[in-house]
Amino acid sequence: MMISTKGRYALRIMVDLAQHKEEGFISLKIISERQEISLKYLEAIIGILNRANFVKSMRGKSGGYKLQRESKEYNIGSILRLTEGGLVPVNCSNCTPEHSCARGDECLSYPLWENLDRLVNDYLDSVSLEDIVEGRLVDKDIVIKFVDR
Amino acid sequence: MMISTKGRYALRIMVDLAQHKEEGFISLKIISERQEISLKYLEAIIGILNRANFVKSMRGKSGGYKLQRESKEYNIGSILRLTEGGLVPVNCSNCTPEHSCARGDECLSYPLWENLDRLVNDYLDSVSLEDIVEGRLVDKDIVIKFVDR
DNA sequence: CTTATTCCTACTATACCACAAGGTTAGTAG
DNA sequence: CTACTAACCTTGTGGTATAGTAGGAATAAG
Repeated sequence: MMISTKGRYALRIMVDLAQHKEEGFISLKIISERQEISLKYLEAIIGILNRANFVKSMRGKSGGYKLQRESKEYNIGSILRLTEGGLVPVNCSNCTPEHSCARGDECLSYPLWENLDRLVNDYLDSVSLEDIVEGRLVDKDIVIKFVDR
Repeated sequence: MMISTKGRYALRIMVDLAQHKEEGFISLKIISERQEISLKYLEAIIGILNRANFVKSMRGKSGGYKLQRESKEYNIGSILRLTEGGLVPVNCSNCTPEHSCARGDECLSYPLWENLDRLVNDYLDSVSLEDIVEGRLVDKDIVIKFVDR
């Protein structure tokens, strides 16, 4: 279980774009040099971001990319779900909250995966691109609380 | 980013063993039939559990496996870390809390990965095998709280 | 001694990751 | 108008991980 470079690079692209949002369209070449990531790989990744309208593109000379919205309008969860294709899925297709599968044991652990999934997504959705750029994560501790239903 | 079958099957083995702990040593054949998982794959997975002394084994006829400790003594995090080989590592080797890497942008997102890692591990460590078997997860809601340092 | 089981090594097929290569299209500076 | 630049598209590739399979050797019970 880990987060691949795809998602991390996507985040770094977005952070870079957010940091230099005053400079208009920024070419991948610049980002690639600044972030020390292969240009060709970046092309593939920003393609995903672009098709989802997370970034705006401009072709031709002095073209490049810029953020479509304000950096506080992006939450990290959506960026990661887009590029990684979902977070922490346990991929137990025959096992849903409604239709529980034949094996009682598998379904015993189902709530665990569901909780984990919610936890990760909730956290990642609570952090905005702006939070990252402003470095707001460092001065807060994060605790889990359990509440009776 | 996802949890592979290895970790999930390992958990299902442990749950199965916990549910039938009164029955002495339980053979993989039985578990394989009950859980509908290939015997051969199960052998590989329980080998990991066995070498880490999570389970006790008995060879020969009427041999099998049983839990080494009480089910409340196991937390899910340790089972998953063992079989999955670590949870949510971002694998940025050049980027640690002490030695921060050359790229300021990468390190901007580092606190995010660190928080995520802590969050996942804290949650998984807070759940015991007994909690799963007893179905204690369903009647609790889980919330994230942010506390100023 | 037979049978049932763990235990060990090796093999395989598929998929995904992390790129690289090469060319095409579109927009802009001069 | 032309040259250049940069996005965009398709395809390929080496490596690693996943999810198993196969076959056999060691061991203990009956």
